[in-house]
Amino acid sequence: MSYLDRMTSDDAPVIGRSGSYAKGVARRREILDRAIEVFTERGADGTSLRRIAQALGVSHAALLHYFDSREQLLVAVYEHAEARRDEENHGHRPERAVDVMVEAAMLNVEVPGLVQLYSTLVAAALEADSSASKSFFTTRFENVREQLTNDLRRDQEAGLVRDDVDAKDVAALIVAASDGLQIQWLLEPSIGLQETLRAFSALLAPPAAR
Amino acid sequence: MSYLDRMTSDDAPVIGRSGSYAKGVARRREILDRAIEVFTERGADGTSLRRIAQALGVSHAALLHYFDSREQLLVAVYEHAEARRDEENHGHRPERAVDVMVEAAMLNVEVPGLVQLYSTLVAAALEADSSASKSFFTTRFENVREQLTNDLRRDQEAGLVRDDVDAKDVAALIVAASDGLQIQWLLEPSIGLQETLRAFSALLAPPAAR
DNA sequence: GTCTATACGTCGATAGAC
DNA sequence: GTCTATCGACGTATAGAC
Repeated sequence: MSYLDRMTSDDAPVIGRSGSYAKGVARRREILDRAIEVFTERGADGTSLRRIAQALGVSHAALLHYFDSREQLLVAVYEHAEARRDEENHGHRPERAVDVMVEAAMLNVEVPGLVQLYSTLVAAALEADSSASKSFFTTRFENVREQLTNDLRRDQEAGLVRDDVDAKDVAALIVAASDGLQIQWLLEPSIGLQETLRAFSALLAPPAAR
Repeated sequence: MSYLDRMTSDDAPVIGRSGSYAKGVARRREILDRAIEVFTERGADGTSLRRIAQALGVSHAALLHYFDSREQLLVAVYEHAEARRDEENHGHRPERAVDVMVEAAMLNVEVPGLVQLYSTLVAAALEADSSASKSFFTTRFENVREQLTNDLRRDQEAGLVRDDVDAKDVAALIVAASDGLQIQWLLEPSIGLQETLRAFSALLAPPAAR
């Protein structure tokens, strides 16, 4: 079950009733596809409900039938774009967990507007106590850190990563460094995203490998 | 000359004319002081020109005599809050450059709303080609990285930091890790900001110290 | 220089008709 | 499911009082 199948409680179509469920899912996907295009072209500020609706040929109120709010729509757009990024790159996985993040960052930065959307949503997540973005990023960070921690522990046991640092701390650092560097790179591409991330990777090499 | 003395070209008071310059600066400071309070209480979304103006007892249009736009005002608020943070902490400087950033992050996170304001402005900086935030963060990142690079080179020569990594890369990584971790910590304080940043610090220790 | 008053266009969100 | 109509609030701009 993908995120596309998630509907809000009050407008979720009944499954099995003349295909209305699949239709709702398809409509959601159409909206998200157009929305990411609008976002890429005009940025976060230019991506109002009215503009997305215009691109679809409907009124802006129609969009709120599929998403509770603009913010929730933007979160869905991010998930959608991220999933597409991964589909297009069903390639090889690097040996070490660190390098998985390095490659993900490189891919991220190639999708126009994706980092910008990410930053916009992170800022929104730090807003009021309850927002659509807040729960999304809280669980997202949690999941990514946990996955990464496990992979790092495995790498440490295999002697691929130095074991004198806590895997949990390193996991949080990798996520932070990756996120932060993508922003710095967008503002100043001359810093060299790949080289810098590889430097981080080098810091994690076990003493024997040096 | 501090950032408070910077005025936009068309409304800059003439220096030496019956103290109007100092008055303008004082008024700016009043506005910024109230604005940071509003921001702390209500967040970025709740910090409209009208609300700041209300807190000052003036109309919202009055604020635009001191700042060209809301975004420029918010940038000034961030600079102001950051300067205050540094004033209150004219304390000791750690031996290594890395640990300067560790302490700065700890202080940042203690000022309510500061990280949120930072995130908001970063998101704005990634927006259109020309925004008040964009030039601010571009030069800010540049300056911080340059200062940090020099300090790191010094530490490397002194044998305090391992010298098998490029100081330039490490500088960008430190900024990225610090920024990224502050966000993760705000969403999940249990990750332990200080411990995690110290883990990064440990990765930079020279082989001899291990 | 400082500020008020006012207006313009846009926004997210909601209510109710079809 | 989608529409229109409408609401309150927003950033910005301008004209003019003092």
